[in-house]
Amino acid sequence: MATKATRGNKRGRISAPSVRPEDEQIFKGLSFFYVPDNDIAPARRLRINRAKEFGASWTRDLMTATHVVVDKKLEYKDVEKMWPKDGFGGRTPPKVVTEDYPLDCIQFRAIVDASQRKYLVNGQPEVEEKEQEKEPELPTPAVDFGAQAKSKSKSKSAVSSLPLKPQHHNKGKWDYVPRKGTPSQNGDTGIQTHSPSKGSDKAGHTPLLQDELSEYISMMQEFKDLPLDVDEEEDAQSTANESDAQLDLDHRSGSENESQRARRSSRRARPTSKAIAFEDRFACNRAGKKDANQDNPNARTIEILQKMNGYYERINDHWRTIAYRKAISILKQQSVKITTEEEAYRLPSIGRRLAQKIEEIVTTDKLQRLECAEEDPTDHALQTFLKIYGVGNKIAEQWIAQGWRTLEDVKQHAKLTPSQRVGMEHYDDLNTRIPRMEVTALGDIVKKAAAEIDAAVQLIIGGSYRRGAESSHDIDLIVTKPGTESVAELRAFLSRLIDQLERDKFLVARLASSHAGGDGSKWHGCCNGEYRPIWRRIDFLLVPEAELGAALIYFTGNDIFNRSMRLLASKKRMRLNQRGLYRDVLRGPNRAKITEGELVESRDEKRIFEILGVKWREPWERWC
DNA sequence: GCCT
DNA sequence: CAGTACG
DNA sequence: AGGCCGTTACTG
Repeated sequence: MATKATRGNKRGRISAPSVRPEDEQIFKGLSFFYVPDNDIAPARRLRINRAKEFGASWTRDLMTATHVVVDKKLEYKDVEKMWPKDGFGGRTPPKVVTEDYPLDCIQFRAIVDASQRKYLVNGQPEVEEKEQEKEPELPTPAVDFGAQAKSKSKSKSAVSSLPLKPQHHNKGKWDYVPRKGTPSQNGDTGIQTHSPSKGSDKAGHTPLLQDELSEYISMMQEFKDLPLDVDEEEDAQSTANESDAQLDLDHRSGSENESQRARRSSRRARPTSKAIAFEDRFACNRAGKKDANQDNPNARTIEILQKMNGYYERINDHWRTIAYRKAISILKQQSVKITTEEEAYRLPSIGRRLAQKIEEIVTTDKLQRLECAEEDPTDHALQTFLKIYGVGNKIAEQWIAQGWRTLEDVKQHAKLTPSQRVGMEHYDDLNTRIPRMEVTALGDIVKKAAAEIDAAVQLIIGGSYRRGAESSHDIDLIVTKPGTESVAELRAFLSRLIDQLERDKFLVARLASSHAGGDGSKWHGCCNGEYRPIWRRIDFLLVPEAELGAALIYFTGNDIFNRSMRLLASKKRMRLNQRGLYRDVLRGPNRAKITEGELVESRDEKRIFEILGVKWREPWERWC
C-alpha cells in the first residue's frame, strides 16, 4: 500500500516524486549525493526520486551531502578520488553507502544504521568491527554431519545411518499395549541386530538435518572433535551404538540432492583456525545450557522472533509457531551474528520469509509485523486468559468473542470448570515463578511424607529444576520405586501420599488426578508454597523403575528437546514416549499387533540416547 | 512458515 | 470426541 | 500436498 504512489507511475514515464505523508518523511533533513552524479539511467532516477519522496534532497555538491550513495558497480576508490583534499572544513564528512541503503530505509520506513557491513561500497575499508569475518563469496563448505561436502565419503554418523522412515503415517492405534520393562538384560536389545538395511539403499540415506535435535547432534559432534584438527566427525557416534553393522548402509553415494543441501551452509565452523574452533566450541557448549541466551550475538533477533512466536501461539497458528520455534532454535546456536537475508536463508529451517524478517530486525531493530500484531486490542486479553490454568485457545477465543477483555469480565460471566476456577482464583500465584530453593524445599516436604509411607519409594524432581533452572513454573516429581514394573504397583502408594499431604494441608487442590482404579499415571494439583500462603503447581508422575529412563527424558525436557528426540526416533522407525523407546512394527492394513519384542529400552536414560544415536547430554544441557 |  | 496440559 | 511429538494423559 505504501508503494501505491509509485505504482501509479509504473508503466508511464517517471514522473516527479509525489510527496509522502509527514510521518513517512524519513529522510527529512538529509541530502544525498549520488555517485555517479546523474540520473540518466532510468532505474537510478527512479531511486533518486523515491528518496525525494521520503524527504531527501538530492545534492550535486559533495560539501552539502549527508550521505554519498554509491552505485554498487563502482569501487570505493572511485568515491575516494572525489573527496576534497582539504577535508570538509570541520563538518562531519558524509557517510558513504551503497544504493541499497536508501532502499532499505524506505522499505523499513526508518533510518537504519548506515555503518552496517552490507552497505559498504566495494573496496571500502571497514570502520572498526572485529570478529565478523567477511565471508568472500561462497558460504563455507558444509560440514554437516551429512558431510557430503567432504571429499571423503567415509563420514557418517550413526544418526543418519539407520534406515529412515519416510513418514509416519498410520494414525490408527494398535490394539496391543506392550508390556513394561526393558529387556535390557537380554543383551540383544541393540537395535543393530535388526538393522538389515533391507537393501534399501535409497531408503536409508537421508542425513536428516531438519529437526532441532539433529542440529544439536551436529553441535555435539563439533564439540567432540574440536580438540583434534577436525578430521572427520564420524566416529563421534560409533560409540553410541556398537551397531556398526549398520554402517553397511552408509555408502550412500552422492546420489542425493546435494545441491539442495549445499545451498545451506553448515553452522559448523570450519576448522581453519583454532581460535574459531574454540569459539565455536564455546558457543556450542553453551548452546545447550539455559544461559546461552544473553550474550548470543543474535539475542535481539531471537527476542523479537520469540515475541512474534508468542503471538502466533496465542493466535493458535500452530504450524507457523513450529516454524518460528525451529528458526529460533537454529539462531540460538549461531556463534556469529546473522545480519543479512541471504546469510539467514542459508540456515536450515529458515526460509525466505523468516530470512527477510531477520534482516528487518537487524537493520531496524524491530519488526513491523509484530508491532502490528501487538496493536490488536484483543491480544492483551488473549494473553491474560491463556495464563489461566485450563484455558486454551478455544475458550479464550470464545470469551473474547463474547466481548470479555478482563479477568473481571470472566469472573462475572464465564462458566468455569473446577480446574479453571482454581486457575482464576489463584491466577497470580500460579503465574509466579518458584525459586529453585523453594522447589528443593517443597520436594523435601514431599519426600519426607513419602518416606513415612514407603521408605523404598524414590522421588526425583524433574522438569526445569532437573535442568538446573534457577526458578520453575511448577514442581515436577517422578515417583518411582526399585523393582517396580508397572504403574499399578505405585498407585496405592500415591493415593496414600496424596491423602496424607492433603491432611497436612500441603496439597490444596486437585486439577487432574488419575481416578483410583484407573490406569492413570499422573497427578496434577496445587500445593502451598514454602513460607507464604502462595499456591504452587505440583505434578506427580508415577513411573515404574523399568521405565525410569524414558520417564526421566520426558519429565526433564525441555519440551522442544523431547519433541526433537521423538521426531528423530520416528525418522528411524522407532517411537519414543514417556514409557520407553520402541522399534516400530510393520503394521498391516489392519494394524497388526505389536509384539513384545518391540520395546527396545526404557530403563536406562543413557541407553536410549545411545540407541537413538544421540550423544549423551546431561539434563542441564537440554535447553533448546 | 519450512521442508520433503 | 475436542480441548487442555505435560515435558 | 501434507507433515510438523506422543497409539502422551486427563476432563467433561
